[in-house]
Amino acid sequence: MNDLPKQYQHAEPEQRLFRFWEERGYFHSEPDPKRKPYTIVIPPPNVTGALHLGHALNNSLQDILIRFKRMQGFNALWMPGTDHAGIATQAVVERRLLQEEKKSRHDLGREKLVERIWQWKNDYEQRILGQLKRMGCSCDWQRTRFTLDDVCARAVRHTFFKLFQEKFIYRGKRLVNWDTYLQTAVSDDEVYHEQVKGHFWHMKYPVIDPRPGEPTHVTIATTRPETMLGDTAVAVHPDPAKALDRAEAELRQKLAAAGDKERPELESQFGALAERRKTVLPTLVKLRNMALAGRRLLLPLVDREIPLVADEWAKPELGSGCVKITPAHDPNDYEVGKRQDLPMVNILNPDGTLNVAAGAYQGQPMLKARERVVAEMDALGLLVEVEDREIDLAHSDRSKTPIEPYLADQWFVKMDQLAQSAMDAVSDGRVKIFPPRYVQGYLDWLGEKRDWPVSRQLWWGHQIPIWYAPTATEADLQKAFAGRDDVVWRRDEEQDQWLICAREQDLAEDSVPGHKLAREQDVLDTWFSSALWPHSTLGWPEQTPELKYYYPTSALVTSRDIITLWVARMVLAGLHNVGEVPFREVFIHPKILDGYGEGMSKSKGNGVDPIDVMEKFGADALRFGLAHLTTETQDVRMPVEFECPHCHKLVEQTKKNRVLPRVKCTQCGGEFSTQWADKPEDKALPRGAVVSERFELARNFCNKLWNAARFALLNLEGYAPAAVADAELSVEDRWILSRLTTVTDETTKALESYRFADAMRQLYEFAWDEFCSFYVEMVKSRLQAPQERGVAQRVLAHVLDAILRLLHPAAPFITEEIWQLLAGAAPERGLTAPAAAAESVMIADWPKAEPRRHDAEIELRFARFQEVLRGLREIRSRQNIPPKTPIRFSARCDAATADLLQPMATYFASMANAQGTVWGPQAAPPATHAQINLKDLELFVDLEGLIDLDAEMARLEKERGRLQGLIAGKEKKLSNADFLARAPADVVEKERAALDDVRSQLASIEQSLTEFRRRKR
RNA sequence: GGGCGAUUAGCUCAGUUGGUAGAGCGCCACGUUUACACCGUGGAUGUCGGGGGUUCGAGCCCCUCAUCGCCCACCA
Repeated sequence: MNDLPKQYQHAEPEQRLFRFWEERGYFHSEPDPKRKPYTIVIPPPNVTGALHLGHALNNSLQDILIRFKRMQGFNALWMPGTDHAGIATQAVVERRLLQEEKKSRHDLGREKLVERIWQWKNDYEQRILGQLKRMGCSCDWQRTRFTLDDVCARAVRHTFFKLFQEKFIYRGKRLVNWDTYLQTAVSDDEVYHEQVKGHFWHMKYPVIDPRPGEPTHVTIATTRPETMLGDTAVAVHPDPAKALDRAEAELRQKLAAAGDKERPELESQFGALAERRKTVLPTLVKLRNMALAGRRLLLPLVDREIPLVADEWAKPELGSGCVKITPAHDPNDYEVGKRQDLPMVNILNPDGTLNVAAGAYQGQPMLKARERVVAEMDALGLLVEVEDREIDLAHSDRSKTPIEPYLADQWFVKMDQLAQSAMDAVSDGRVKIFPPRYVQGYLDWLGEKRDWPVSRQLWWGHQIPIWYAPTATEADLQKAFAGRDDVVWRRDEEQDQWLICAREQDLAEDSVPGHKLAREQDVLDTWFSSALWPHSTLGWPEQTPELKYYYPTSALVTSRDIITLWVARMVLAGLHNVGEVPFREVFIHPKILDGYGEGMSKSKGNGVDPIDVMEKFGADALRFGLAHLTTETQDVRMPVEFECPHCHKLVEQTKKNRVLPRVKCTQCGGEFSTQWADKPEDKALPRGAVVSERFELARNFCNKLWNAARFALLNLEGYAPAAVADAELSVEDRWILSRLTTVTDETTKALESYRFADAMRQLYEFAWDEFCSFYVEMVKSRLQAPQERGVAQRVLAHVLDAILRLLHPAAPFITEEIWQLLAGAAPERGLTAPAAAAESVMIADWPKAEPRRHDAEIELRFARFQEVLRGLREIRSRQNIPPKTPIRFSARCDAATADLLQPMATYFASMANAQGTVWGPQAAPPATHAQINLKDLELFVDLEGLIDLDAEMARLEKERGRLQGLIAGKEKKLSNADFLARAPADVVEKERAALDDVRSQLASIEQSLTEFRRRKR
């Protein structure tokens, strides 16, 4: 056993043990009606890139739960897999295509591009799964799924078919967020807003044949002047006076609630409003009347007649009070257009250039057209004013280019019923969300019941299983698909065609004789397949044994930003397809932020590769460290640095260098590569790992555990298993067993309620502060004593065994390594009925708390012992007495305390080289001594010949000051009649006792000081 | 604009039902006592973001302000 290294070497065991687990088939789970299942489906990582620490946290927690439950006897299944992540992945591959080959996707064509993306997917899937395995994730790897594989595809087809058949799916024109770069619609969730510098152009449109007294022009303002080409109306409020009244009332309310700071600002708005009544209102009233009279305007540049309409969307308190209406290119205008039954003129091509509807501007990009519109309006004298303005411009999260609102044909899922079902499942507790504060957001979002746009103009994804039949008649379809229940069709009145949906088999172009079918080119939103993940991976729509056994799954572990996008949709899809919720509990974990407080993401490039952390600290340190940080409310800030491979100095990670493929060391000037290295010349450089000192705690802890195990192994020679009677147990045995029972109980409870940090802290403190610092120290002498050695060995092996089990979910590798070493020295363990230990800790039983081991008296004795021990060590330290020099001490305390402490005499000797002389009320301070006052106990160390009188006096003076302050405070409290009258009696009593104690401490110090002063003279 | 969370030692974070604050790292001193220097022993360090309030008593409860982060909505 002496050949075990002093420091735990993580690299080799991690590889070896993972293989061992895999060979033994521990990861695999099969349905077994005799056992209870515990199931987690992984949130499938996107194949866009490698995993970062956020994923590492997510998966560490899942593995902790899975391993914990597996040890508790559940038939545990962790279903792994990855997500095709439609837009994100296609965008990455397209971007590279453009960068490296200067080609667009159209140069390649659909088939070739999809082929490229599959290659990418294969690379990254492998990398991702490799990262998970390296972390020790105990997924059932044989069941690994991908959201585009055949099993998932089948589920998607069945779901779409079902929804189509039930009329939950419809096709419609909708204003979508158009990404002109990727040429696809993106969902609201994929849009972010960014402040950019822009302008606010005020322009006027002429009124056609104005009558006397009527305005000749209507002024409008816009940040996007080119959209005027698509204007189909100008709106004015139907009752501008009333609208102003309301605006004023609102302002008044605000003013009443406002603080002094905002008041001037609000008051000036007040003035502006009054001004408006005088200047703008009369015009607006006239315009309103004109609108009601059906008067029309001439849209300049395209010379189109457009109506003036009365609509409440126009706010008389803003701008000119009139607003141009571009229904095809603005969400609000779209609503107005529908209300007012206006034509919708789409002026945009999918690539962001203007189309034929823009007349002379056809073919120009938006921005070019903008310049020209402005110039020409100016030339016509219709440009009134240009203001500079900050504009909150919508951008596509995927391509980072500005979004154009765009009217397009899209597929939708009707959400009213489905959303309601998902709301009910959470409201009535069939799905529980932890922490519960996330429930409200879930309900609010679903409560809007907005229909879900599911089509994407992409090539990477599940192609929508719809075929268009523009020429066929219903009779043709009936004839062609007679007797088939896997094909349904519906009339698309708007486009005058049939929509045919096929459940599993694709339809051939000529499936309807005499007509040509055209397949819908769009693919489905990624979340459509993700929504099915919990049941599609288990084989739905087949009623597989897996689906019956593992569904609903037990827990879902994810981060808060996809509660709506993903969690909500899984709930509604699960309910709709399977008729049961997909999971019982959802745990929302914190986010890992970088040193700047920003969330880690692939797009930002600030992700830290867990491999770097594992290389340096080990997988166990990564996992334990992350779990240790997983508290309920707090996101985890993780400042990181590069470790220079040349000089090993730490190089600060800045916002700039964190995305570079190669970085220059600020110390030695040597260059190194980063996780972003891609080109061969960058990859050739030595790798500079990204590290964080935040994993040192866990790394050190693993090492501590390793060394405790080394100690045990060194001392287990001659170990013989045997039942240990209670009477044979020493005081430290009873203590550590009592503590073990409490810790077992609390760790179990913490894990069961997702309090990961609590569980880790419990175990850390127990293993380090109690087991290593006290139990191991105290057991040393017994291990040397032949009569006591046997029992000591058995208890030592037993407690170490329990620690390994408790820590295994968080730190699987090191616990397994030690477990197997321990099997060599003590293959049969246990105190009541020793039995052969399992061949792997991974399949060992989770420890059960043994309440009968709990011993309050022993724990109290230890608490007092530890206090006194600390006091003795403190005196030794402040008096500078070398550890080798023995000291003598006495303790003045009541008889009961003396009885508790006296049996610990040998431990004071072994752990502080101190010998107790007098215990109890009769103890008196020796002539020269150092003292420490503990609660109800005064500790005197005899320092004859040792004392540093000045040091001791200085300390006593300081202590006296502290006590005096304390006494003053307590006296004040106790002389407060209110306190005496209102505080509970026991609190008052405690306070009195405390005061007495502190007073006697002070008296004792005064006495010593007097004595010391006398001696000095 | 609405909501959620955060603000505690130099850094990163804990803090149970309200009873004058803790950990790890870092810092200082001492130490190589055969499990461990990725260690041991001891020490120093806080107007618990500001201001009000409730209470005998507030880090904890209430109000308010400030700052940071996230989510949702809106911005001709």
